[in-house]
Formats: sequence, C-alpha cells, structure tokens
Amino acid sequence: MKKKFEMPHCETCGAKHKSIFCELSKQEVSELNDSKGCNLYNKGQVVFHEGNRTNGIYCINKGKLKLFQIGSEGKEQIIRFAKEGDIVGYRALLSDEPLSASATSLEEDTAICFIPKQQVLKMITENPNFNFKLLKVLSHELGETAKIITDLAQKPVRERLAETLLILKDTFELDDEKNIQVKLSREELANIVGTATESVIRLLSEFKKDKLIALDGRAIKLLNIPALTRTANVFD
Amino acid sequence: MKKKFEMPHCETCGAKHKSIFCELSKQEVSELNDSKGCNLYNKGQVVFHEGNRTNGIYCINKGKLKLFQIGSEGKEQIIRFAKEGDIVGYRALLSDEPLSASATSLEEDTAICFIPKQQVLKMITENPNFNFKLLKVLSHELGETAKIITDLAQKPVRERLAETLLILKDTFELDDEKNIQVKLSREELANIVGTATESVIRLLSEFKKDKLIALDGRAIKLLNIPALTRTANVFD
DNA sequence: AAAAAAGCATGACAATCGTCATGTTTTTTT
DNA sequence: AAAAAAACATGACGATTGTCATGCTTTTTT
Repeated sequence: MKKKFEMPHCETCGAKHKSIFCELSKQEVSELNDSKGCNLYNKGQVVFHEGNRTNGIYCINKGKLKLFQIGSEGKEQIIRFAKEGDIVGYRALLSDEPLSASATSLEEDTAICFIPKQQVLKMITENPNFNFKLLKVLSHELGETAKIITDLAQKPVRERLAETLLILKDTFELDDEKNIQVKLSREELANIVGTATESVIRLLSEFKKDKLIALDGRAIKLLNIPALTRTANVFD
Repeated sequence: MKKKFEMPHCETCGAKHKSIFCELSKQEVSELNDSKGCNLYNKGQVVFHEGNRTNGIYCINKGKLKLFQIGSEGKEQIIRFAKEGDIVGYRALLSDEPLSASATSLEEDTAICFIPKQQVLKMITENPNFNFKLLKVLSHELGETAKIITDLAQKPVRERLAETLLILKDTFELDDEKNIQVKLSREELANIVGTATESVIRLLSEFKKDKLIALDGRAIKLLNIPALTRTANVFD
C-alpha cells in the first residue's frame, strides 16, 4: 500500500519552521530524525483509523489530511483538516485513549512522518518550549472546536456553508486566482457543514449566481469575501 | 457582588483528590494555597466573561458551572459543565487567547478559587505529573468536543436530547431516587441540545409518556437508561 | 398579599432542509 | 474506446423543527 521513497530529513524539513518543532535544538532535531519513520500515501489512503490505539504522533511533511468521525448512521463527519507542518494523533496519545477520528490523505504523494511515543514524551519532559507549544496547540484547537459547536447548533445551513468556505480559505489559503487551495467533493463539503450533499450543491449554485464565488469542477474561487462573511453571519 | 467567607484551604480541600492537583507534594499544595484567591457566588452569577483575558485558572471548590458562548443571534450555547474539583479557564490561559466562553454558577454558594498564571506555569514546569495531567485533561476534553460536533451535525433533536440527559447523568450522577443531580431550565436544556425551548418541552413530555423519565419541576428522573440509550442512538 | 416576571405548556402554522427520483456529466476501470 | 461507476445537478415532496400566539403555573419582586 505505502510507497517506498527517499525519507525526508528533519534537519532540512521545509515544514519544520511553521511546526511545533521549530524551536528544537540541533541536537534534538537530530535525535527526532533518528527516531522517526516516514510513509508516502496516495490520495484517499487511510493514515489511521478511529478507535485504534496509537503509539506516537504523525507529522505531515507534505500534503493534506481530513480527520473525520463516523456517526451512528455510518455517515462521515469531518472534524478538522491538517496540512504541511501540522501534527495529528496527539490527542489520543496524550489522553491515552483510542483515536477519536480517522485520517485520510486528500492528495497524491502525501508524506507523513511518525514519531514514536517515547520520543514525544522525551521532548515534552526535556524541552519546556516544546511542552508549552503542545499545550498551546491543544488549547487553540479546543477553542476552534467550541466555536464549531455553537455554529452547528445555531446557524442555518446557508450560513454554515459560507463559513466553511471562509475557514477553508484561512486553513489552506487562496492561490493567485483566489481559488481555495484544497479540492473537496460536494459530499465532503456536506460532511463538514453537517447537511445533505444536495443542499451543498444547491447553495453553491446560489452563491455562484450571487457572484460570491466561481465554480470550476471542485475548484472554488472566492470572489467577494466581505459578502461571504456577511452571508456566514460572522463578526470577528 | 461576591460574598466574603472563610477561605478554604488547599490542604484540606475535599475536591483536591479528584482534581488535577491530586498528586502535588505537601509543599506544592502549601504554595498553591498561599497563591490562590477564592470567591463565593450566588446562583446565576458570572464567574468570567467570554472575550475577556484571564490571568490564571479557576478551580471549583464547591458548586457547578455552565460554560457557554453567545451565538451570532445572541443565543446562548452551552459548551460544557464543570463541577467540584474541575478547573476552568485553562484553555484561554494556555493558548494565550481571550476566554472562548462565559461561565456562570448553577447553584447558590458556589465557591471558586483562582490560581494566578505564574503559579500555574510553575507547576507545569516543575511537576511533570501535573503537566501530563493537564495535557490529558485538554486532550480528553478535545475528544469529547469532537463527539459533540458529530452528534450536532448528524443526529435529530430527539436523539440529541436523550443523549444530553445521559451526558448529564455521567457528569453529575444520579441521586438515590435516580434524579439527575443538576437542575436546569427547559431553556438551558435547549441551549445544550441546539434546539428551541418548545421542542425540549414537547420531547420531555414524550419521554415521560414513554416511561423513559419522570418529571417534577426541573428534576429529571431517569427511569429506563437502556431505553434512553437506544433513543439516543449511541453504541459505546 | 398583590403584582410582576419568568418559566412551562400546547396548538397552529410555516420554513428549512432532507429524501427520493431522475438525468447528466465526469472520472475511473476494463 | 467502451463500459461502469462515481460525482454533480435539479425537481418534487414531505418530515422535522422553529416561530408565533396564547394561556397557565410557579417564582420573584414590590
């Protein structure tokens, strides 16, 4: 399943600077490098599966992941995304619980390193900077998640979809033509918003008609971000 | 606003054993005690307000809190509850962000201690046990929050209400007559479930008719937990 | 104790939104 | 290249659920 390829070095990792590892010493980076493993994934491949145990954390060297839970009717609910430099799986490792979500790659040639538990614990214990960064990542994530709860509970589908587009923009940024830098199916969008695929299709058409966005296959161009923000009913 | 009263001692705190502080040394507890402040709150009083900064964490000595956000239409969304021994406000402190929720007391004579940032940071740095407990609390909370997202996005109101009753049972436990040990208004229940107050009233009546629960004012008696679990459509 | 306010309850109605059916387009497989 | 499968799109319809109106009950205030 997993391709063989030249393993990236932590020392030269492009993702390191914007990651939780950015303040490690040279020696720590070297040790991290020696302890890690790395795998290549095709689009749609499972990186880990909800309910399993993990014995380390995953660090994205290249590519994008979606993290999702399967609801009681078997429907996928996307909880969050992860991109280059992000870590995933830390929640389960640190709480000593099974993984609360599954992760699959969204692009070809997604490269993901695996850092064993022992090494993670060592960095937590021996590097206060790393420890505080980890606490910060967890805390920030918890805050984002709480916001999502309020939106899901209170906003109608139209507003949630608009907001989802804005969140995707903030997470993956726009290219020089204003396209959101991630390609998702209508069904995946529905699985973020918490609605039916048909509703997403209809609402995207409306947004297009209203010149808020432009559509070309799965590419979504944000033409009028202030208007989208108003549609999402967010003021912050 | 805040009543004066005899300040509880950390050394003799009944809530300590089940809290994040349970593994502190005698000396650390003594230092914690010297650094803290403590206040009494009446029912419904605000402990802290969403959007403000915090310079420490709150530890509940006695009583219960609800934590909630105000949505874009001004409606309250209850994110979680906290009870004796729980800490709140740590998310904002550790992420260095404003408080993401407000907290108000649910009972008379709620006693809440305040531990200044400096002392929290010291315990994190100097006591690995405390640090790992904190990481665990955050991670566990993040997992719970993700579950709530999936439920809000996918389950109908009826199932969400049943599940809310079960969560309240797990959080506050039942008394010897099977009553959930917390009293909430219909509106507050609606603000957990993410629905209208009228819907909660109607569904509670149905649950009562079906002998799943008994109602006496705000007291809710869980008569048939297996059936409630089925109604909630949970299998774990 | 009376008055006011808040909370609870129920019915009627309407809007949102999900489901189903069907058809087209695009992508993947053989 | 043909066939199959998946994704996208649109209409019709109905169920769920929110809103509004109204009245009763309980709690709080004066």
